[in-house]
Amino acid sequence: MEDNKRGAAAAAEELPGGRALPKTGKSEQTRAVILDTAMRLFRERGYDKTTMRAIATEAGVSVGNAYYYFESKEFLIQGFYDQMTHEHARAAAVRMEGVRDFAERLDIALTAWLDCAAEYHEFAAQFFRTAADPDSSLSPFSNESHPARATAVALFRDVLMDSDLAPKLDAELTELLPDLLWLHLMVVVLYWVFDRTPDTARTREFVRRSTPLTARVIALSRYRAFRPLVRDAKGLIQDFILPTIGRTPLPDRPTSTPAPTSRRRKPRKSAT
Amino acid sequence: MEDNKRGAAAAAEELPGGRALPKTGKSEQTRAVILDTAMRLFRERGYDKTTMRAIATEAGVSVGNAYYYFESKEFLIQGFYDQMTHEHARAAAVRMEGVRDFAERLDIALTAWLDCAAEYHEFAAQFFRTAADPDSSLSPFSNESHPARATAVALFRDVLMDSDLAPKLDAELTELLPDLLWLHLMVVVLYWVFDRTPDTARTREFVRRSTPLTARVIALSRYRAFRPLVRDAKGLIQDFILPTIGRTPLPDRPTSTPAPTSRRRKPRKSAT
DNA sequence: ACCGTTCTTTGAACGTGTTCAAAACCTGCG
DNA sequence: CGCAGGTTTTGAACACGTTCAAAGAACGGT
Repeated sequence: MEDNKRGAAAAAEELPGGRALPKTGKSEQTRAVILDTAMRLFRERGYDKTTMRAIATEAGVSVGNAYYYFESKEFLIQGFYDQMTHEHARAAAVRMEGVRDFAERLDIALTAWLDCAAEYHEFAAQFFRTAADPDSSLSPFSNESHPARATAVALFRDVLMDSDLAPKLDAELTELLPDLLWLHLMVVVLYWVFDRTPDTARTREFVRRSTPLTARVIALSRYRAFRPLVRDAKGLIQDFILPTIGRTPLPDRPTSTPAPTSRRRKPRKSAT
Repeated sequence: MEDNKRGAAAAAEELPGGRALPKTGKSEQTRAVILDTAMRLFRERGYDKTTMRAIATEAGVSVGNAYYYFESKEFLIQGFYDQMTHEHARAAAVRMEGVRDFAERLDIALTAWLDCAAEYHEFAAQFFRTAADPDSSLSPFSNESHPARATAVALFRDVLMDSDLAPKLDAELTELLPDLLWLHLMVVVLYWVFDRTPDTARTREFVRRSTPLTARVIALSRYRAFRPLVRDAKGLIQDFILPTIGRTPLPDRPTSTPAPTSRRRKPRKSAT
């Protein structure tokens, strides 16, 4: 990491959002103007067609000023993502009210995301592209302190906990599932990004069909016959998936299954 | 699609690789020199640090000439990907010889990929970033005519068909699995891209632990109790996953399960 | 009121990917 | 050879993201 792509240009250490919290409330307004202008232009013209010069001009500031508040053009996306995540959490909570069926709650939560993100479809493709870059601090996978993800995971915890399924599951699974459901959302997002049908109808249908299946798999996991399978799957997820996305679940349990299916040495050929 | 990002600049229609096949063998040599130089520089300095001017200079041509053969810098990646895919298929086939156990064959195939890609780890992150862009014709997901994917899927067909698991599965599943195993590879690639451990040891361990699980799930799918679950999962994959990556599996069967779990209308709120 | 310090703003300048009109080269034909 | 048609090559020019030294504003202490 000796030659960082962006080496903390300003004194920005607080948020990955671009800069530290300013003291005066004045500059926060400038920041907001720039962000709002950028979002509008992204919506209107798309990400690539919107130049930093255009954003600055439309916002009534200089281009350098935009870079004072946002480390790069990509960091403007972060602003969008944070904003949308909160909007999604609110919308989903409202729509789920009263619904107990787990599959239906999950469906509502995912569909709510599609609705929130709808008008940014074109532009969000660019966002996803950025998310796939491990060097970018915007990536929801690699950046552990991504605040938006915590919000999203909390939403899925609610999806589960207020459903009829929650009391039937053991504690461990309850601990794991919110993150897994968030991964489910990531899969849906991936599908959505590539979806070109009007109103992303295909993705909506995909959600409608996949959620009952997810619910069924989770419900099945309680049965005796799957214990070994479920146990191994849980281990895999705990040891390899969750740490990657910045979680250390079940801290009271010291790395179970030390040598999983040991001995099974393969002839590791030496290149060429 | 009225304002294409890159509108077929030259008379390039043949390959997505950048240009049509030239008549003389001479220019093909120039093309090869440019590609090889680019790959070398990518390896040495990484993608971002390698400028088109540097590639051109090192290759002994002008920068415009590089653009005559490759529509953009990203298209140079395509060359890398095609090359590596074939290398992987060859290496995996050799290593699998004689091995019958499915989990082990899968492990070998995936690990072979990690070995082939090892020296491009840094640079391939950039490739993955490109792959996540639905507008890019390099994306293995959206671009249906991606020749490299056919090669990769064929490899996984071999992984399955020459294993002890193949005769125990029904025809439908046999049809689906190669593509699904390719998706498994895509997941591993995603994991690998974000993996920063030396020699990507973590990804290797992830493969070692996940392949037996995959094998177990597939084996389980034969049992009576899962029939409905497996049937729905198959339907979902056939209708929503495979078409997206450019496949039309089981063409003899006319869209089974027309209305899956019908009626379950949710109060679809009208925006705001 | 004056100064020092920090926060904010500016816009010219730089490096990079990409484009394009023109030149150079080639090849077959009279 | 001379010339017409194509293919290949050139490098200056352009647009954009980003940087930076310097200027301006705000504010606290004396």
